[in-house]
Amino acid sequence: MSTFPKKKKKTTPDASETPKDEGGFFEAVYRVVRHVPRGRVTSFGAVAEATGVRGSARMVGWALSMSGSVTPAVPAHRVVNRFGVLSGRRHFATPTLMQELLEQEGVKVKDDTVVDFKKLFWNPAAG
DNA sequence: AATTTGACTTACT
DNA sequence: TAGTAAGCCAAAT
Repeated sequence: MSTFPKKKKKTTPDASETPKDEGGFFEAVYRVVRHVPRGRVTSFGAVAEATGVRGSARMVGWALSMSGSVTPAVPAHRVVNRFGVLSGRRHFATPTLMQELLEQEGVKVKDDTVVDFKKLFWNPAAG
């Protein structure tokens, strides 16, 4: 980081709303990600929107970070950023695992980026 | 207890 | 057209 605001101002911590987690925001994300068909990929924003939270794409990634601790084994390797880049590859057991998994499913990955991402993109809201 | 960072994205300048 | 700013909510420092 080179250019960024010195003061972060974390708004008001009045987020005590706790809108029915309905099993948890995590499960919601996991459920959507699990809906991603094999050989297909999606983006954080798409999942976030499908979950009901638009703009909280960061939370999706954060939830997926602990996807390795869930039982149904969420295919987090099918979730990439909106550029099709395997941004979360370093969070896997091995930095190459994500690419390996994608290639095993038939998804070509070049330079940590999904080839034909736009073509392989799967919209959870359309599922 | 406060500040920064983070598997991101949209919008404005 | 490109670059900068802000927004998201939670964890880690």
